[in-house]
Amino acid sequence: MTTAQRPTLEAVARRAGVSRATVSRVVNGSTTVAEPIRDAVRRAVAELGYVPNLAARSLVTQRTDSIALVLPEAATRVFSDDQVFPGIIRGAAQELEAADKQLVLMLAGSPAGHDRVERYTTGRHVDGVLFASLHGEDPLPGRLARLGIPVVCSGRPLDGADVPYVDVDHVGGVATAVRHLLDSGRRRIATIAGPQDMVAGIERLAGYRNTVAEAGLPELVATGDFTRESGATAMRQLLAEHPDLDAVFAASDLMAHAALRALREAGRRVPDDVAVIGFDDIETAAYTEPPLTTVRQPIVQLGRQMTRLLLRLAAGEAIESVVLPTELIVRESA
Amino acid sequence: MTTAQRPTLEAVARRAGVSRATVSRVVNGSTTVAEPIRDAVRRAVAELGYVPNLAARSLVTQRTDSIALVLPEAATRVFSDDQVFPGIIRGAAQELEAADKQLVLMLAGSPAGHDRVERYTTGRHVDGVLFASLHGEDPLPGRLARLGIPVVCSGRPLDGADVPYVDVDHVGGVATAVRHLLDSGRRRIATIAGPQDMVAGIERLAGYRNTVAEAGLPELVATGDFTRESGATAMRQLLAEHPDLDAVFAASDLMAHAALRALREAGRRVPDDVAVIGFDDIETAAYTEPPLTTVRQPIVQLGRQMTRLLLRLAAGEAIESVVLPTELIVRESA
DNA sequence: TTGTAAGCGTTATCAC
DNA sequence: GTGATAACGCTTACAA
Repeated sequence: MTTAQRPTLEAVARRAGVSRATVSRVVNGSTTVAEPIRDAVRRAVAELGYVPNLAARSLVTQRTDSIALVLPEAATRVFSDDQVFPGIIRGAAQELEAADKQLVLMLAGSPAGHDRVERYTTGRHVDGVLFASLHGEDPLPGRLARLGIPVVCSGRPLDGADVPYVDVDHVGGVATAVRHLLDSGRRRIATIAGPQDMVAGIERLAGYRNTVAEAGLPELVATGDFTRESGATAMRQLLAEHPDLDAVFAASDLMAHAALRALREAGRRVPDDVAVIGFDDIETAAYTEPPLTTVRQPIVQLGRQMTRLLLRLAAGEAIESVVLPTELIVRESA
Repeated sequence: MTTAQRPTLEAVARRAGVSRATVSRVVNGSTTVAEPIRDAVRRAVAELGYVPNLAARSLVTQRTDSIALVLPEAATRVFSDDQVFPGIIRGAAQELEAADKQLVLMLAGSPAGHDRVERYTTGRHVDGVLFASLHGEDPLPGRLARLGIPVVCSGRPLDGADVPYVDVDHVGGVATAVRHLLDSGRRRIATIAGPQDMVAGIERLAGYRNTVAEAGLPELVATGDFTRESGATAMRQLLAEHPDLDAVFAASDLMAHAALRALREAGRRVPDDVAVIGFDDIETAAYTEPPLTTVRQPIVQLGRQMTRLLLRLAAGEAIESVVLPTELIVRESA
């Protein structure tokens, strides 16, 4: 295993018969280099297989050309099959590829992980930080922002910090879903809410409350944590407390999926006896029994948009938070 | 937005009244520093909020303390809900957290992305590279390995390159599944194979072939690409060509899921008329109708094991490829 | 045990 | 247009 000495700027310069400075200019695309010299340098670069040392570059430019994506990794939930995090990762990766920057992934589940994220990001080892759906009132985004580190969150920060964010229109999406239920004559509409320490959970519940209140109907609420398991429990609870319910809006497709099964086990037919609507539009939604009507959120777009904002922020531009639209996908469950 | 000058070693040294070298020693945990001095330095570090500049450190140590995870991102497949890539990411992240190293994620879908990965990794911007399930005979892992860059693949490289890998026991897992079908009296056992340009696809088909041949039964094969869509198509094709089939082994849970629906649409009952077994044990498998019997592969473990090997390789140790066991999870579909 | 000093490979500011 | 040269912040012989 030969530790092939990597060629440096110096080596390229010697080979091309020019100075280091000139090679640097060519490599960085400066236009002030004479045609023939530029060609000579390019040839030398190719012949030697020169690749710039990013550490050296970072040291002087104070840029790292990489950004961090911080995921909460709430134990099992993250990377279950709800596709939210993979979607964000994918969107971010696409956008960064275009900008030729790197994606550093950090899971901040444990307190130790959280510290690690703080050290790493405050240490300016990245040009900016993306936070994916936080739990509770995490002070980190606000803290980083105050230190002048570019930060963008997915969803409005719960601690009220003035940090730019990208989110989807939870309230509007849920309102559309509940109205769809109302339009089809449902009058005992329940909800399986998401965790109330996350924006997505809070806002989807708010959307439900607004809409049933407007219609003069009662609130029938049970709370889960977006997982199937919690959805099953919540559905059974709702059935026990409100046996006459005729519709359920679940704040995630996973919970809706479990609700579908719980309803079947309880002898209710979907949608005849009870209509069900979910939120997310994960791939599985089209394959449940019956196929799930759901509110689609543009999750890859979310990742892309967050990244685009972050890059602009890092470039010194002023940016504004963005809310992306949702869309009701009608299948057979409602 | 004040560009808060970050404190350097120099600043800490001045504050603690020692030399830069001593601070460096303390920061890097050298034991040859006198107790009181160490304390003084630690205090200065804390007071100033000093965080080492990794670029500067890399420049001199020639290490980056980060490793790349390369994902193929075959269009839609990656980050669909098969949880394979998220699982690998998660395992890698866990293991790297323990080692206090960073995870750089690279999607290498397009040819441009592929080039980008090559430039970046050959440029020694990472201490090692993890490749997740390659398509076809990608020459990159072998090329990097020959350059002396630590590389570990998930699955044996198809181009025969001598690169260490971690894989799961596809053949054994499938054999167990098919024998389970045989034991329950099935005799017309079909398979929906995975893509034949991926190890997972190839080996799972081989496992099926071996086992039905041993039993003296005919091969009934249709091929998909691990997605639900392809699974549905394959299932319909199998039903058309072999209407008397009484069991199906699908090389992925997604394809098995689609097969379940296709069978129902064709009026076959599962498992009464046709038994179905999948591969993966994704979360959805427990929620299909009926719940899916499947071969579980330890996907997070795969990510962890790959990472552990890579770190040892980067540390100069000799390592051996590893094959992880699979397990048949019996539910109701077979 | 601690300090001095020489790089690590770039970019950027000057002169020329 | 091109070339010296001084940083950038750190680690690590080597000296003391």
